Amino acid sequence: MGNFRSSWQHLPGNPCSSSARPGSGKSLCFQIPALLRRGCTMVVSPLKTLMADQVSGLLRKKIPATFVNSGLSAEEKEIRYDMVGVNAVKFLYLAPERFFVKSRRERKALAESKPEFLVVDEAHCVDAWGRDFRPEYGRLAEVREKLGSPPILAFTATAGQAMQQRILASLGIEDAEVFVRGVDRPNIAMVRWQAASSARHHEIASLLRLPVLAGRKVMVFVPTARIGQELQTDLKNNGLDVPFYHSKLGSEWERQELLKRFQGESRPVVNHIICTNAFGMGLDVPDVRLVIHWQQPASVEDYLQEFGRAGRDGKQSVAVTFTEGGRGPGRDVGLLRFMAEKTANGSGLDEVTARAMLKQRYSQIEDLTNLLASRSCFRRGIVEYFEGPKVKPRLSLGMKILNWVFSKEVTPKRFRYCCDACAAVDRRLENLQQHVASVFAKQAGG
DNA sequence: CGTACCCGATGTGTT
Repeated sequence: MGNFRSSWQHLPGNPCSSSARPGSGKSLCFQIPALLRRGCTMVVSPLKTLMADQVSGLLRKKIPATFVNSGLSAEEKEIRYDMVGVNAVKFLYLAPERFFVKSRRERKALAESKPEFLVVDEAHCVDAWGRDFRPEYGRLAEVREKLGSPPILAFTATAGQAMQQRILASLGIEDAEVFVRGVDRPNIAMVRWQAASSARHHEIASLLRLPVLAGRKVMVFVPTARIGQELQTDLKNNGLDVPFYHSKLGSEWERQELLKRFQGESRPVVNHIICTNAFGMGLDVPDVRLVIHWQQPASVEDYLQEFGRAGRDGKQSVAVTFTEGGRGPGRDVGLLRFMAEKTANGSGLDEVTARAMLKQRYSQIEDLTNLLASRSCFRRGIVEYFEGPKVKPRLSLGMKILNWVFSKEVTPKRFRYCCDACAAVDRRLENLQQHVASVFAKQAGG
């Protein structure tokens, strides 16, 4: 930390990496150094929609930026590469697959561009997708070398300690500086609730009917399209019309439209939504008051990202996650393992690698299962997963400066409710709906 | 049983 500056200014071959929570200004961390250089900075981005958003954000600030992806004609791509070639663009956004397209012309344009920095945005994708699902995400070390080994800057809001190390290894930068800032979201009340899957439909319907949530935004994460559809049908039979967002819903345009309706940018506005993990990266809706998980997702990282959609405005919010009670892996975990197996088997990896991959996925699933089953403070468990055990660190000068800089932001107030363990919920006295309502009521009462 | 990108052709050689 002490040589934050030197890691990217004086030793350009020595990269650094960072982790941050919403609104902590991680894009400034690469935009500022990039703007101080003459050349172009390449940004690896996982989604076309994300590229478009980021580029239009930069253009609004009068910063020349562009992207190249499959949505463009060959002519348009060429124009954009030419602009990069004459240093008319400061930021070029690309998917990792772009570096491996078959067109020699394009690969040549990329290889000759010699960027000042290679930025990896949403760097958890390197590990989460880089081996079995989108293998090019695991080949960025190669890409960096082809680009003339520029310094790498990698950013994510969600990578636990083990994942941080795997990202660095994949990028070939084990010696990089790692900056980790807080992941705690004190305004989100964390509630685990044991319920058989047959009971979850009703629990969710009752939550959506809570008067305190009327006209407020709620997201319900489900693991599969099938479970989402069943839930949607069931809610409909209960008089609740809740749209369901997943990757196979309608056309690209229809999905975007539903997203805009949830963001309040399109009418009629949608307040409650069912979704798979497709709903999301880069989604920034400030006023989601409740995030419900039908069941645990496949990792603590996924979980942080998903429940973290709640309360980005800093106001009191709640995350409810349904768990299965029994000892040993139940149906929820069985489903996640099955999907992990499917991906590993279909990945084309050799058997030994695929097996190792699968083992690691199992343990990621288990890490979250254990956190959800623990009787001690749930919030602390999550925070420690990302930041390590809580010991007061001796702050280096660099960290002191960073803290000073970021202390000017509005830090969300710590509300009264921490988690179900700290609140010592007594299920004989309270049901889930009363419990959730009480979180908002306490907050209103001060 | 989930998640996304890509949708790629264009010589440079021999006895």
